[in-house]
Amino acid sequence: MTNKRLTIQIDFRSDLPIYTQIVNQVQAQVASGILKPGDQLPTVRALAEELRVNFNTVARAYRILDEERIISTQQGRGTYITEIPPPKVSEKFRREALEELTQRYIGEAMRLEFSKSEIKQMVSDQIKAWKESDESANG
Amino acid sequence: MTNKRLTIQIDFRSDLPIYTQIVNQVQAQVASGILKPGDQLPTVRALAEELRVNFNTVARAYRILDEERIISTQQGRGTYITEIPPPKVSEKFRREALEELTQRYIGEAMRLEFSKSEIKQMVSDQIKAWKESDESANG
DNA sequence: TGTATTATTGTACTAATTGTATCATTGTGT
DNA sequence: ACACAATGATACAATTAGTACAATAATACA
Repeated sequence: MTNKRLTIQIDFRSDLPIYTQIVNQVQAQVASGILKPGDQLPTVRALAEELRVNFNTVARAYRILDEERIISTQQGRGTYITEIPPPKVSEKFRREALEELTQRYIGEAMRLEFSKSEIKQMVSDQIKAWKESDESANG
Repeated sequence: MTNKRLTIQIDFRSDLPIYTQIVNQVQAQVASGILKPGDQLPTVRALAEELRVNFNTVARAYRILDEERIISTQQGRGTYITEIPPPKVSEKFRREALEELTQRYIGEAMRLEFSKSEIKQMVSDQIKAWKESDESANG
């Protein structure tokens, strides 16, 4: 369990800077329990290579997360999820993460000139058709 | 596909201001599909040098296109064509775009361990709360 | 066991690239 | 001369990349 694969998806066209996207997604995964206390995150260089960004960009994200006490970075050792997640990482925050994700989705759908009812219908349909068997990536 | 060469022809004797000519030609190339969503435009300085104009003139054109939601500019990163498809694209293509967008959204939400009902509820709530104030940005 | 060496990891500082904001200059029409 | 719009010049801010460094761990070797 030392090294679980951190799944981060970067949208290089997003309005959000890359380092913000990393922060948000780590926050969300900690909040939702995907990342648990003690889990080691990839090294700044490893994650940077995977995301094809400069390792300083990852380091910046890690520094922000460190300041928020969500992770603990130690020079020469690595980066870990803190043992006592701050109250910020809570159900409230978990909900905020989904809100942000949802707003981004709706915004993009709206720009595609879909109506509200069309969007809701599509979400409903796609959720119904969603295959949970894809969750085999869980460890 | 990072940098396709943007062909803009400026007529310095035209009645139209340079920035208007840039706006018009980008609009036309987006409408005709020459420029596609996600394409990165030249930097304000690069295009300015190519056209032998001041980069603020290009920046002005980009700002207008940004306000029209045709492009998205991000300080420190660059300028991209937004995900608005040209109106002439078929309904089928439009629907496929929404499907893909929706699946990606649901996938991310599921990865954060939100339940199907939570997701549907959130979409419903956020759509209800969605601000139409975007429409007031028309000028 | 102890110590030197090397590798790995995060940090700090700086540079480069990008768009933004503000004001000055130029040109045109009245 | 004046008013206004278009363009240019300059300084700024945000993001990302480059380079060198420091702390820790792992290894080699006496």
